[in-house]
Amino acid sequence: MARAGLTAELLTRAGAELADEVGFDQVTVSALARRFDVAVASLYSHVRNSQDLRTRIALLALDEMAALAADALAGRAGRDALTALANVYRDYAREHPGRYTAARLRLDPATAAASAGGRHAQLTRAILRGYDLTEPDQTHAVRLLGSVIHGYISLELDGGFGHSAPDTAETWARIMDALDALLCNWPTPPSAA
Amino acid sequence: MARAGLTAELLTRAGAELADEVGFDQVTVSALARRFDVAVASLYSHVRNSQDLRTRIALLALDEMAALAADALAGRAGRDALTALANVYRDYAREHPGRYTAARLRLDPATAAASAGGRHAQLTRAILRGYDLTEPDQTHAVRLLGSVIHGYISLELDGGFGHSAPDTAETWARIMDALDALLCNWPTPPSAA
DNA sequence: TTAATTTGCCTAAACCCTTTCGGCAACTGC
DNA sequence: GCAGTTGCCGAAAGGGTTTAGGCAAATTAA
Repeated sequence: MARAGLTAELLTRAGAELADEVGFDQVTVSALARRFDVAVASLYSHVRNSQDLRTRIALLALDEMAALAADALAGRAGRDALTALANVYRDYAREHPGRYTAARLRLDPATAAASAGGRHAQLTRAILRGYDLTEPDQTHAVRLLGSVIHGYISLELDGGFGHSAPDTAETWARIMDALDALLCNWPTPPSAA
Repeated sequence: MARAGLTAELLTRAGAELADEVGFDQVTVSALARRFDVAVASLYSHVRNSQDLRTRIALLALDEMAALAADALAGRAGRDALTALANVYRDYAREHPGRYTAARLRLDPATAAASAGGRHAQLTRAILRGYDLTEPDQTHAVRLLGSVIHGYISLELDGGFGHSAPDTAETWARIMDALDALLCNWPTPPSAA
């Protein structure tokens, strides 16, 4: 019988597509085997196990997002850069909800260190160069930006905002305004209430 | 043979504990049956199915958090109320990671409407009374607060910040400062860049 | 070109989780 | 004590995971 020509990369890409179509948690070795019209056991020559498959998809998504983000940031600074980066994540989450969810998978330390995760932090830091923040605050700001952006996207992605007015596009724009204003005028440490 | 005295409520509470111990996605009808030393099929008289069980746990968590939040907000206003509310969520997530994850489960519209979800939005709105925000902006601010708080907690919960310096407690405090400052000086709609 | 080796895919089987069905035992009210 | 209801159980079917062992196709060598 003819061979199917499977490889880990091929399976990972197909897994990513499957994730976008049916949700990341529905990505299963069995479903993937069906998609290639191949026996389930065949996949285990290319992928260690189900977890390994999911991890590969996560790494793919992190990589893709990092590339898009780097691209979007080229030649931009300040508020412009901030919205560009945030939009990259938001657009990616909308076009590839399964991949986006995958990217949020918890990775073991070694894998995480080898992932594109660091690049994301680096890119966020790059944005802050356009604002006037020194070191301890810069890290706080990086974390804040990560929290807002990913928090917002998660809520929007699983319908947390409902279909209520005003629409989410408007809120998103206002949040960008708010973050920009905040970074321009970052409150100093001992903030009296 | 003696009966085990199962009820939907009992199973839900035990399921919540199980979630905190082994993770929400490891909460399974089988695991719960084992915990009660009972046959798996027995649970199906009290709970429609696995999804139903998970939903009940989510509703329990939402309820518990709403009660804690209402309590924490009593007699507080402004920055004080803001940090109190945020801390309720954060502390709850740390003490009950499984329940917290459950609370983020996507509910179908009817169930969501009957859940404590609305109370959470109401409580967040209550905080904004201490600041000077009128209606469209108030909703934007509610969404921003939800995004930051839940975004931050999610990242912290699954180790997104690593163990790097400065520590996360410090970042959390600074984020509270930042949000307070932001709400005190919310940028008006057409923000010139 | 054929022989030896490697590689890829398959069948089979064990294990776990889900869900339904039918039965029997234990409570409930009378 | 008896009927009726309720609660728990065994069995079975269906799907996902993973391993082991085997045969065939590709690859390399002779």
